[in-house]
Amino acid sequence: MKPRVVAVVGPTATGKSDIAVQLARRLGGEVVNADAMQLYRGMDIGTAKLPAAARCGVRHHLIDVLDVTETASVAAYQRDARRVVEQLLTAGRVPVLTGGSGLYVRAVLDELDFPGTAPELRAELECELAEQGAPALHERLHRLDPVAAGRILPSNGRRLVRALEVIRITGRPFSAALPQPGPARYRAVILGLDTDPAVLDARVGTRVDRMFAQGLVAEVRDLLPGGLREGRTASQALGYRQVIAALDAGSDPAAAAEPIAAATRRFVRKQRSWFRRDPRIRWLDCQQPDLLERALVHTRNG
RNA sequence: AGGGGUGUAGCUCAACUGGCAGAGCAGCGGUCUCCAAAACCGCAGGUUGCAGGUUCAAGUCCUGUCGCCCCUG
Repeated sequence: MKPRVVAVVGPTATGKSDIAVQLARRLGGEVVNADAMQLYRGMDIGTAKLPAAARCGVRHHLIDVLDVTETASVAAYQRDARRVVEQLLTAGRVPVLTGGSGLYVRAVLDELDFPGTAPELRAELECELAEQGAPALHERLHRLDPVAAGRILPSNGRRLVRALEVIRITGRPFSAALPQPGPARYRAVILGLDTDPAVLDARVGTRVDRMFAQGLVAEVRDLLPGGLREGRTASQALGYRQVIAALDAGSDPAAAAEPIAAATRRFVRKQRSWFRRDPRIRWLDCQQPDLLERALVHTRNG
């Protein structure tokens, strides 16, 4: 039986994008991006988007859909991604959900409902955070919702703001916690790519060098007039953040390569710790020569 | 060779006139319901170059020694 949805997850630089294209070709599918930063138009080199030629004619969805000035939203992504997935399923195509943003993948495949947002209210709370500090917000949260306060550390301003925002707009406690991974939506088969950490670290290094060779600095310069620096999400992207900092400091942006590689290695570890606790993932070593065949076996048994 | 400086965690550096060797970064681990390539938390890490001496007590003072840096010949 044909799998409903195939997901490809795992740390960066494991070759998810390539294998996703191959899987889509073999299964008659299309790629649905699950990478928060590849949503942005113009951020190509630094986010390692697959160039058109490497996509082998496979259609890619949810890439290049945001302007760098727009703040990313998991809720909006969830809505869009599910719509695309369902359209593909209706058309008899296999959606290949691919990306390294763990929360985004779960937003599509798990039963997560994100309470709405109120920008003015949030801005107000952020002001209070800046003025009063996180512990003050934590005290307030503790009065309104002791359960949520117990789950959020007094130092985590960002999550405190969100909790207070949700309580205010829903009038209900924000005791939401990530659910234990249950059966995946769309009966998805989730494949995880990873390999020996030392090998991946080395790969990260060469990948960063390649980004500079391909013109990462020029890409950043081109995006600045369009508001990259002001983009709340986009300006924080690995590579972009460091190049912007170097340009602003008047130092040689090429010197940012090492900090970028270090930050990327750290990111790889964070991605591992996120994905490793999801028991649904079937892990594959991305260095194996018959990777595609192994992946296909899982999609058939799924 | 002489003069000056310096040596402390993997790296960069703290430690007032001697008084329990610390921090940032890197490392390892964890949390995660709308900025997630984000935000936050925990842990580990040391014979203070080496050998002596003074002292109740030495990273700190003294002697010697080794390495590195600067200046002068």
